[in-house]
Amino acid sequence: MSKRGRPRDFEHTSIVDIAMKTFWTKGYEGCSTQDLCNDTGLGKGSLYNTFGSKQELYKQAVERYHETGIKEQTAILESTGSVKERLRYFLNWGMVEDFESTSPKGCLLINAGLERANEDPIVEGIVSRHIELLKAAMEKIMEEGLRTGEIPRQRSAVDLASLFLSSYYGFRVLNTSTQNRTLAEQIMNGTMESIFGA
Amino acid sequence: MSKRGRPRDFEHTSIVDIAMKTFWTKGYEGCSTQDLCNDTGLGKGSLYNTFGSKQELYKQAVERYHETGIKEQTAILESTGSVKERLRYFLNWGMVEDFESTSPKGCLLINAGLERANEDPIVEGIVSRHIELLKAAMEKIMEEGLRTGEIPRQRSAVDLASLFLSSYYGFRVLNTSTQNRTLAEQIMNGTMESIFGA
DNA sequence: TTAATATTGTAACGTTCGGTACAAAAATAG
DNA sequence: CTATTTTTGTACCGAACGTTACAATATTAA
Repeated sequence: MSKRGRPRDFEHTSIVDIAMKTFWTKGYEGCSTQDLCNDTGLGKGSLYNTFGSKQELYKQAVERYHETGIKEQTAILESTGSVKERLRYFLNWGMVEDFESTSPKGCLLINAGLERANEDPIVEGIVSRHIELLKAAMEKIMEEGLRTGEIPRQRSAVDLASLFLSSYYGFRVLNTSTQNRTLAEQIMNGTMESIFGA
Repeated sequence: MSKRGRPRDFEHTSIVDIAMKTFWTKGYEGCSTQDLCNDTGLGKGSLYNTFGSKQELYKQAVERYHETGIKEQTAILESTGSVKERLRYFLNWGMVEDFESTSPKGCLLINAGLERANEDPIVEGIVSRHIELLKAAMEKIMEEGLRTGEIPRQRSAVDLASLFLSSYYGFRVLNTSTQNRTLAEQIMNGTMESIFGA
């Protein structure tokens, strides 16, 4: 027994997906509600009836980006293969996002963290949660590497994960800002070397 | 013999300095020309007579940020003290900018790189130039550390500098986005340890 | 002093902003 | 069927957007 009244003729998640890419490309302040209507195909009536405000739609877009992103990232870190292979693949995945993505270039979560975390505590919460989860997954794989001896010289998994986390985010920022592939390769090499030794 | 006509009653660089902070706080899209007039004390006539457009003022603001920033940064990297002390001080300087700055929090150059580098080739150029100069200064100090033996195990200065560069920018982004001091300390430790050994 | 010139503050320009009002449309419940 | 409910597209709201126009102002050159 479904609800009374005219049914919606769109999928909530599909709209959030599209809006996510619009915000990702143009930023929060840089895109208008009209842009969102154009890209999603919704009229303002539907858009405001469903989401209430631009800010609320943005939060849902960032939340969705976080959810799909953390799944992809942990899947890579927990996949088969050596620790070294998985970490290199992780960086490579980020590099594809920055240089070859059919989605917008760069990382929406970074943009949201810098543009909106200070203005919107909920956005801040999503970003912080994502980083905590990602860091935890990194600590796990570092522990594995230390246990098996793949990572030489005892250092704490927390320190290793913190380094890899920061280097990863710097990598993404530098890639997006400069589109410099040579630098990207050097960062990948420098990061891998710092963990696995010369 | 000065020019004919009514003289300006403001200093060009002072205005750029103020505008820099306004853009830094609110972002390019997030601040209006009225915001810039309010903060600088200039009327729209003067502002447009002097700079021509919001975009042009933004470029000058980013350029000025770059100039003052690269001086500060290279001064730290080239100061007296051990390589380790200088690198730790460099990270600490960034941390102060992110947590305790009386200026706006975070780094305008990162914001500019992410928000405007894709839209404005001149901004892209400033950001890329800054990063190249900073990386060169980092390579120099890494060479010194390798030469004196302060940095153990031979790795290339380029790889070391690339790692430090990316970790530094990730550090800044994570600090600004999450305001998490514990994480910041862990990143500092992880980064220093990865260069100087356990 | 007067002519020329540059800067100033203010008042607008047309456009776009985020958001709302509301009637037409499309479904279910009875 | 009719009544009710929900979504839809469109027209519109006042405010703010980046930018321009321009007369008043303040200076120097002659």
